[in-house]
Amino acid sequence: MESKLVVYNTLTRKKEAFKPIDREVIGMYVCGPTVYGNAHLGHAKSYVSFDLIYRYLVHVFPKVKYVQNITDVGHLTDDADEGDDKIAKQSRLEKIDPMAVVERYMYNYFRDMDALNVRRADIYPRPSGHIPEQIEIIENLINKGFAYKVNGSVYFDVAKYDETFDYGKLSGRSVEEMMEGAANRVLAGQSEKKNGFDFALWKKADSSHLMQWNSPWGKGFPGWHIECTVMSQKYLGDNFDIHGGGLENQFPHHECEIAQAEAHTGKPFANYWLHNNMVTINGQKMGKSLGNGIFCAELFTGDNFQLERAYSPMTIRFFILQSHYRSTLDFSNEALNAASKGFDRLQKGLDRINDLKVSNKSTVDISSLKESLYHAMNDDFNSPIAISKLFDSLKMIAAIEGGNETISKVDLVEFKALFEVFFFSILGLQVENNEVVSNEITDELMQLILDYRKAAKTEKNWAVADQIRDRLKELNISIKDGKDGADWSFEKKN
RNA sequence: GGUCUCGUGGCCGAGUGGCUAGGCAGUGGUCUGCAAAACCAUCUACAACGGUUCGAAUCCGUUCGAGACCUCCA
Repeated sequence: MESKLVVYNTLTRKKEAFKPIDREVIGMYVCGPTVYGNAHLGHAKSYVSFDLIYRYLVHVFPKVKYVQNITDVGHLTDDADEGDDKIAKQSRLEKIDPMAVVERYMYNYFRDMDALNVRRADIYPRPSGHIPEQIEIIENLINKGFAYKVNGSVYFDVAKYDETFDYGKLSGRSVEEMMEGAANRVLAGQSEKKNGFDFALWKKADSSHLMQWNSPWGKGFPGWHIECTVMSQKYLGDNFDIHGGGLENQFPHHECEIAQAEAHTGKPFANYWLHNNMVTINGQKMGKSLGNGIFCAELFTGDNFQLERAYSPMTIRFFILQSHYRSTLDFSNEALNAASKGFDRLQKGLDRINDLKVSNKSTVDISSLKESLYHAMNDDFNSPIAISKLFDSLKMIAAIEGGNETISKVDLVEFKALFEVFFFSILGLQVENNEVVSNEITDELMQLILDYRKAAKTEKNWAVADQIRDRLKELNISIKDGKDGADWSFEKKN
């Protein structure tokens, strides 16, 4: 299929035709988590969004090389002072090694993302494993005059960079504006820097600092922007296709990445910058200080004061995909319940397609359905529209079931394939049947019970028939009477 | 204070200069012994005020409101 993919590029603030550098291999780098805590709803939105993007690119292009960092070092709790990084802080809290913190939360992250059916990236590089590479680039930046050393730390000289490059092009800022802005703000602890907006490439560490490495400037640790520059370029080349991340990282993190990379190589960095939007909870920002954060694991178990019940991973995923990745997503129990029911109905479409009867000719139009689905995804990965088209196709299924429309064998094959490709491969949804264990014995037992109930019904003994149904319901088994007898299934809990 | 984004019906959430988004909930039906499921039909919109236009919820301006970033955060 010819790609007419259009993506919203933060760099230009408009939708652009996506033109890969190399049609055979697309390079994509997405800022990953700093693993010092459990994965939360924000992570879910972010990485499900980029998973959708990744899956669609994989669907359209021959090969996609997907790199996502797992940050295990270097992010200070406060860039301005001499404080710990977040991982070191957590390691003191938990009284375990910093790298044990990293291991614990990295696996927590993978566990939750796996549950959400987020496909793994090809490479998950970690900054602690790329210290020599980071030092190398910092040295080059010093040699080129874009960085300066102060007391064992190294800072990036933003004003110098801005003379030949354009600092602020991604976030729509200018150095002049930031000068003015800085005048209105009292910034503490930045006496080492030439300017307040300069940022650390390497920070000197004192002996109490848990994570530190040798460098040409003494013992220290890398700054919190350099890792992404180094690791993206190492695995994808100096200039690559897509760089993604959360909107909140647009400035300063991504801006600094660009500055470092382009100062280092003199070449453009990523061609397309994609940013996903944030989660709000009942209209409010989700944040630690507000105390309204929800971890993924809590969503799956319902164990959080803001949750009325547990929501399955696929409900969460479907909920996220029902809004556009660049929109904020408002979380509430009501919205989650709506997503849960909607997803359930969509999921049932898979079976209903299999049961459709074919006719000699079609009165339905599969090719226009196909076109509308691809059109939606080609328009900056518009999953909500794609999902709405799948719901529309449910109406078509109902019409065929009811005999008001017909479908040919060829069209049915095409329709089934189309529905399944979008459901499973592109949207990355999975069937959740919650079937405890359906085996021969349960099947036989249920048949036995249903036979007795059928006998009761034949005698119009409704009391017994209803009692059987009610008692089974207490066991989470639901009975549905149809024209061809009764069906039973384990009830979906989520 | 600076930069930027957004305000859609009961809830969530797309889109757009003129044609039903979709989901959930509600209401009325079909089916059913009843129920559930399913299906059909249907009610609530485009923050406010100006302007441009044959026509704007969609473009422009103002006001009000919300949010993001400027400090760690997906």
